[in-house]
Amino acid sequence: MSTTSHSIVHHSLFEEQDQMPTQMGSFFPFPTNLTFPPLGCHQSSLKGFSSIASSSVAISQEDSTSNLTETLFSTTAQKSREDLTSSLGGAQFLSLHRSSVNPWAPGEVTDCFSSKRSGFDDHHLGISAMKMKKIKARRKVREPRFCFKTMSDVDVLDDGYKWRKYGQKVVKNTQNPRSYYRCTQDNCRVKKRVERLAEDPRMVITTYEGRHVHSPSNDPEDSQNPSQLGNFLW
DNA sequence: CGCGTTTGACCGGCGC
DNA sequence: GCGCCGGTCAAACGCG
Repeated sequence: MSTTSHSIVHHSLFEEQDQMPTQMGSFFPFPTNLTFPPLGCHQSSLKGFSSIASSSVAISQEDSTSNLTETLFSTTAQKSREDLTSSLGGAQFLSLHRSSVNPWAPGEVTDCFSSKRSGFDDHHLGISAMKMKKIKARRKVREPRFCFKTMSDVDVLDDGYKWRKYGQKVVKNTQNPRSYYRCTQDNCRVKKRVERLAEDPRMVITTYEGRHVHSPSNDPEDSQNPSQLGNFLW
């Protein structure tokens, strides 16, 4: 793993408002030693993050309700969020409450990190609103997603799972290709996308989709003790 | 030989 | 209906 530094801004999406930061520790074990992500990744597996100072994270979960609503929370607005923010080393934190099927449409997670904007928080409010029209129109149910941005020399971070590349695509208005990976484990349908920011090739955006139904391949102890999975997986 | 990557073709959703 | 675009498939290829 490289020793490059990482920079982080958090973007998290929760189904329920009361799941937000005050309860985050219970299912979003951040980040003294950066024990994330909640999706798919083993708590101790993201070896590349040992030196992380910050990162970008976006989470989405499917919602059973049909109405589309969105609530944006500013980290500075509420004490508990301030506490969380400080624990994240000053990283910005944005939570969204949405009631919609398939809140994240293809590409929108990565759109979160477009550096066309100078900052993340207030710009996100406008962009989120603008995107809602598109989101409304998308009905296809998708797996929960988890997205984060890191500054790294390597494209594929070692998250403890074994991935097989099944496609690569150059997406419009970007210079760098997007790579598509699938978990090699049988019956595990977790996928991830990896791409570099066009505006800053040092930044790698990794998007996980789905939940692992097994423990990391390089951690034999966990595979012998499936009861521990609940602590690490969604 | 088995496994992973590459890459062009194909498919389906979406906007016009 | 048509074209664009992102995502996936699968055959060919490379490597250990």
